[in-house]
Amino acid sequence: MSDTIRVVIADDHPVVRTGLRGMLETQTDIEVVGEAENGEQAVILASRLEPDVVLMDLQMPDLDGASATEQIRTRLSHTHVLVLTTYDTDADITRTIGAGAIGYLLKNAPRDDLFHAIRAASRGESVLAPSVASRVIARMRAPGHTTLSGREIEVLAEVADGKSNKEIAKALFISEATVKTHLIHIFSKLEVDDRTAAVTVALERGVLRL
Amino acid sequence: MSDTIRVVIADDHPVVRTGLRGMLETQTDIEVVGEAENGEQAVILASRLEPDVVLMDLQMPDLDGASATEQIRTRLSHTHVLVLTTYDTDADITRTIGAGAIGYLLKNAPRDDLFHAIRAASRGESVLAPSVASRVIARMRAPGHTTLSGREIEVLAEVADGKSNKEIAKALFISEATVKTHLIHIFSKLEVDDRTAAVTVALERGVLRL
DNA sequence: CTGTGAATCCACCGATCGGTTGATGTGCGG
DNA sequence: CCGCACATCAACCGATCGGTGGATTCACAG
Repeated sequence: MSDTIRVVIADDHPVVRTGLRGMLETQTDIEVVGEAENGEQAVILASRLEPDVVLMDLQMPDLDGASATEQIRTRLSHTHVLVLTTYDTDADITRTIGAGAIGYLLKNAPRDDLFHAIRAASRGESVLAPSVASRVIARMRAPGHTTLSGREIEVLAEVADGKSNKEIAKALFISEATVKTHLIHIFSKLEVDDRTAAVTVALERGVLRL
Repeated sequence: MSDTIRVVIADDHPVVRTGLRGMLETQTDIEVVGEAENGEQAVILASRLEPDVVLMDLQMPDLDGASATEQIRTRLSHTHVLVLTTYDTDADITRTIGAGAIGYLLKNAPRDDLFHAIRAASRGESVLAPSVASRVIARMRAPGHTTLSGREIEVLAEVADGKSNKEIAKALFISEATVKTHLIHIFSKLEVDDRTAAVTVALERGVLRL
């Protein structure tokens, strides 16, 4: 069964797909069996080809990498998803690990690291880039206090758009009082004391995206 | 003289370098003569090899793409720099064009666009990605109104830190009234009507940095 | 079953913010 | 020399925000 490791590449940049294919072709035990340029294609391809490993970018059109990872993991137990992206923000990491990714590598990783990671992923072993690993550990050390609830993130996103509490209330179909309650919780979790600082901190930590 | 177009690749991601090299090798009139993984190396390599075109990424360690572009342009009049990056923020575009880049492409560009751009760049012709071109035109159309004054940017940076007008006044050694005046100007220039939206818009446009 | 956390809501208050109007000085370019 | 943009300040007002102190529902885990 472990003849060659069958890999599907999912990345919206043609350059990156070509680069990965070129690198992986140098390895005799790794075979690229398909390429997807968005999350949707990745899910379809993975379902059809049932590869050992999917190399998944995160920022992609149509369906982002995290969602695609989730769908693949629920459909195919054999296929492992190895995230390969540019950024190591907290939000990206937690989302993708939560979605069932087995590893998280950065695109500036040396080629040998990439090969090792693919082989490990094919065996069901976890691989994290060093910077990612340290973030995960830091996350474990800190209690659950730094994580905003889903609703809180929604509220904060509206705040980032510059909306007033009243507008946010209207947009989210809740009362203005509730918006304020959420905001106070957000402030204390983010250790700030006004909405503007909350937005920048959330942006820094990758909780929000522009 | 126009035997083959000699190209140097400058990108910190091994994957991208491999991908570009793989793509360019399929073209008989283009030859990759060197690879740099940061801005410093790019400048040194370009000086030594005097290529026709440098494919330049922007976010790189040690020396960023814009600065490297500037140094190359001041040293070598023959070598044209073609920026190839992921983002099309206003700040990046203006910086690199100002630094002397002849073109600005995005990494998700189709391969043929890339080939055309390299050939055009080697002839000294400008090439802009469609999204970039429209931004440049929009920039031209709008008078000087989109540019914040130095003082206004300072104020906005304090706002982004979550400071109150009073704190900003103290930090910048001006009165609170002045802070408010600056803010009103900022709001109208950025076409928003509160401080939080001003921060996110400024971040989007690259006026501010995290 | 009970407790905890998330999400929802209400009322109140003081502080701050956003916007207006109007004014002064300075430096640069036509 | 005159105008314009920039930077500075003042006083004012209504709207909004931040914070407090509650309260209810619901789901989920212990």
